[in-house]
Amino acid sequence: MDVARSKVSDTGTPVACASCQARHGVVCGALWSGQLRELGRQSLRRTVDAGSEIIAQGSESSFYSNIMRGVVKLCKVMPDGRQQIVGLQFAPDFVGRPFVPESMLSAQAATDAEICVFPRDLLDRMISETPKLQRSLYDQALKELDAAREWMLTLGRRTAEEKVASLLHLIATHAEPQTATTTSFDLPLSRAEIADFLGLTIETVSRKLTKLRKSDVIRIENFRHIIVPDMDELERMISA
Amino acid sequence: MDVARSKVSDTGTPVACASCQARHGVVCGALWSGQLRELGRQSLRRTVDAGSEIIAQGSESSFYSNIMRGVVKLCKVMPDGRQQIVGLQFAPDFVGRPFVPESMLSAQAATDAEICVFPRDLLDRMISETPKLQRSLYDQALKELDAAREWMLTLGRRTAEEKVASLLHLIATHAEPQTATTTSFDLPLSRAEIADFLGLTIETVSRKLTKLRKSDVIRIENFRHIIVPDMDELERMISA
DNA sequence: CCGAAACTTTGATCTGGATCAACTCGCGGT
DNA sequence: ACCGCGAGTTGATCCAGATCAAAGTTTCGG
Repeated sequence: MDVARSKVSDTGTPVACASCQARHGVVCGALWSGQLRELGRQSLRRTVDAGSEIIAQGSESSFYSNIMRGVVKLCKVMPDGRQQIVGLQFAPDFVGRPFVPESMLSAQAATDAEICVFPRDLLDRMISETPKLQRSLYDQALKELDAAREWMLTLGRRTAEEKVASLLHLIATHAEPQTATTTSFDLPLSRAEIADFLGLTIETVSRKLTKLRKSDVIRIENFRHIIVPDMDELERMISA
Repeated sequence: MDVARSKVSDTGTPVACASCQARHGVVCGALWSGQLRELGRQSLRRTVDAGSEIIAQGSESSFYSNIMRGVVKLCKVMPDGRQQIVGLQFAPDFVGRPFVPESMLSAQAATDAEICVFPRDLLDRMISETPKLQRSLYDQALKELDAAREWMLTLGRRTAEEKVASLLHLIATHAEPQTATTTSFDLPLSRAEIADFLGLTIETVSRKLTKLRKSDVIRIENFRHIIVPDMDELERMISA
């Protein structure tokens, strides 16, 4: 599904992005009401199914978005088909690469998601005119950079088992803890996607997940649901 | 060598950072003259030897810098000693993590370098007050993020040979081409550092470099100097 | 100029994770 | 209820890159 095209093909009135501010979306939260009204007029709330593409790698996208609900994966694909997920984004993150028209990576919904879509030229202009917005996006970029570098350590120097534990830790971090130590969550990624995030194969991911289950670090229900009885235990697996 | 301490121990007058602007340093290039004079008063030009640490991982650094000459490596170390270089920075890049006092990575001079050092509190204030400066740093952060994600693909999905070719390509990109296709440069990294950048061992780096030499993709003089007769050839090794 | 330490290369062997190959499970459609 | 299919697991084998070991090469202090 091409979100950019969908705006054109939609015949109804564009839906104002009124709830962005309430949800503290990275973009809307930084705007004053006049700008917000203008952005609302130009923007469109969309529900995207898991697996559908929001931005295609190598394409010129004229839209940015805010994630309102769900998980978006950022992915790079090589000509021969090898691929690497280079980031996961959660609500209320901003999705897009300001100031560069052609996207060097694809953004796809990992789960069903709701996003707020708006024109890139409008936002690029707003960034330059609104230091508060620029700061908000700068802050997100710095956080993404921290995360990317942490993940480079994982990709380059951790073992397969540590990689899988790192992924579980990353996702657990974005789910609220049930108790002080216990956390449970649904994996937003399939085994194949986990493999592409960790630089492993499906089989290795499956084996290491089984190993973590058998050593009681996690419980797995229905493939997708993970229960971590003791987050400290999981964290111990990651470093030394 | 601790740059932060060096300012305190220096007894002479701080050297104004007048040449930053001329060199289009990321920070100084975005300031108006009054701010530049203030920054010059508070800043210090320093020569750092290859291998010396500019910022230590886990420490609270009260300084940022601009690279004026040389190469700086950003490195993450695990408690058990495994380490990963997560970025290389060249003049006139800015070095530091705005808005977070404790550094989650170390910055070390990879080659002898000249840097312009200035207090973090002053610069954090200037960023908030100067949209042009914020924009300049935001642009650099976005570029670093692009580079980090490209490198994640390299770490996760490329073979050892492709990794070594990717490194040569990255460094060649920062040296001016001698002719349309030929490029030559000095490696700013030892074999051990290359290994830590690529998530490999020293031995594998050495073997793959030898292989590239024997297949005439590169020539190597004195371990450190690389000649790439045909950059297109090198690029072909990276993708498919 | 000499010698030691650090860095690099090369060779032999080992192993973690990839690859190839069944098999199982759960789910949606008829 | 049955079938068919995609997703996940498990087992057997293979291999790219790690590890262990031993030479070169370069640099630099004395």
